Amino acid sequence: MLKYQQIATEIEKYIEENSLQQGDKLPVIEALMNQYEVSKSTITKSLELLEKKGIIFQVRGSGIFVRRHHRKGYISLLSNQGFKKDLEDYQITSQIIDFDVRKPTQEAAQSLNLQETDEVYYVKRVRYINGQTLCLEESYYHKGIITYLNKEIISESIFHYITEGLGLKVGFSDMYLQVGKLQEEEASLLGLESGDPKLCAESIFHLTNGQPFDFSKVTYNYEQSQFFVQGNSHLL
Amino acid sequence: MLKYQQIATEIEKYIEENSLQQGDKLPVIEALMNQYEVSKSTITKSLELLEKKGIIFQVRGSGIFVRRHHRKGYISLLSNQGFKKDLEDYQITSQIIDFDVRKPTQEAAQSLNLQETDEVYYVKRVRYINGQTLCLEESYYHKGIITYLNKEIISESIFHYITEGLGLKVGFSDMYLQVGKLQEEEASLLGLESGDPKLCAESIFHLTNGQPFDFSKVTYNYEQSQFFVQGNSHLL
DNA sequence: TTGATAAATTATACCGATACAATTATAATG
DNA sequence: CATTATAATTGTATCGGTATAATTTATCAA
Repeated sequence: MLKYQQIATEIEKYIEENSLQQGDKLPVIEALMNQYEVSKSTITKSLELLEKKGIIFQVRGSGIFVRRHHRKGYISLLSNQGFKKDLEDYQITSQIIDFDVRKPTQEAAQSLNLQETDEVYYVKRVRYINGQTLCLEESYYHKGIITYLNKEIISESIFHYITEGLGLKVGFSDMYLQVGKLQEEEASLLGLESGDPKLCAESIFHLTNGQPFDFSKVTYNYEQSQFFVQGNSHLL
Repeated sequence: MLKYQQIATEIEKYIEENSLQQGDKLPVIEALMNQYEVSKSTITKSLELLEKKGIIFQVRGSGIFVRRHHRKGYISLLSNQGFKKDLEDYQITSQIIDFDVRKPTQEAAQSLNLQETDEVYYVKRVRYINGQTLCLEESYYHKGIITYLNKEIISESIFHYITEGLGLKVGFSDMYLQVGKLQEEEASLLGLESGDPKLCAESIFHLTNGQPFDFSKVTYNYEQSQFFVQGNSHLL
């Protein structure tokens, strides 16, 4: 693990352990430099990382402060590693509806930079959180990249397999959201009524080298899912 | 404007003008250093910015590449300056339903770090996009920070007034999303049916110094609103 | 041709230093 | 006491450099 990541982790732990609250001040950069015995630039990078994660904010001329803790039980739309409902005291399980090798839909092919004649792993499953249906998930995996899948793997965490088992590195993702009404089939799989609200999320996941390897359409059970996202105006 | 921002803008323009596509390679850092006559660190910061904005991605040992252009017509959930449907050929108007000074709800008070006995500007309006109802918006503005508002201002862009008129600097925001069914009143204001799907977004906007100044609840017309968000796994 | 090995390319981590800008604390002033 | 001017604090921008890790290209051996 890199120095700046390590330090970021330790600062985060420090905030946690001393249960610092919104607006509480952290030691100044100079102090952190001495404490961790690294240069200013390294501390700065650590703080940048913590800022991106929404843990702290910095005010020039003033100091480094802890940001408001966000509400618990929300799914982050930013960290793209599958589900990460905060503090994993949630039990996520899944039931496989469908699993095979097939030709991608036009949409999937385009998202994965494939021809419609190429093949993909197709996985359709319902995911449960503490026994409640959480979502219906249809995924298309680039077979040239995700070279092997089986039922055991897709019953567990596919992302864990991709990173640990295959040694691939997940990079960035694009996600498109829209709200609509549940179709007959979706409703029955989710245990809801046809016409009930749904949140549909289409995601394209890429490796660090930019290759798209997973196109997924997730239909959420509106009763079980809440999301959060941290914005930042210095993007424009 | 700072050097690294300026350069980021120019690189973005370069991509646009030469209509570079997904995966196309940009000049290497060394070349960019020479072209813009700045140090490596400055180029690096420009590229970091473009990466955060989802314009490019970098691969160590390989180069700098342009990222897939995202779909048009989607509202970004990351840049927190009100609405920014891509490429503003959209006409956004609004109708004021309610506007006064009042005590905040408990939720609003807590979000704005106020007592329930403090006062806030309350604004309720329906916003339209090209004539169609886009959303219903209820906002609470910290009266100690947003010291003055009137009907003219809230008919236009409040954020523009806050930054230009009041000279305040918007920093970060927290946003919580959930899906549900429209109430009677919401539906009538949005021109939809009671029980139709809704996406409800609660946001807290802060100044760069960390002060929360705006708590807003936005109920979107599901027929008119699509969203996108760019994730990044090096957040963890 | 294939496959392994080495070299070159290229982004990233880290160091240290100077100048600058925003904020906050202090002192001076009326 | 309030207001203003000044100084100290503190994060940010920029420079420039060395070392490292991932990838690609070139080289060589089988």
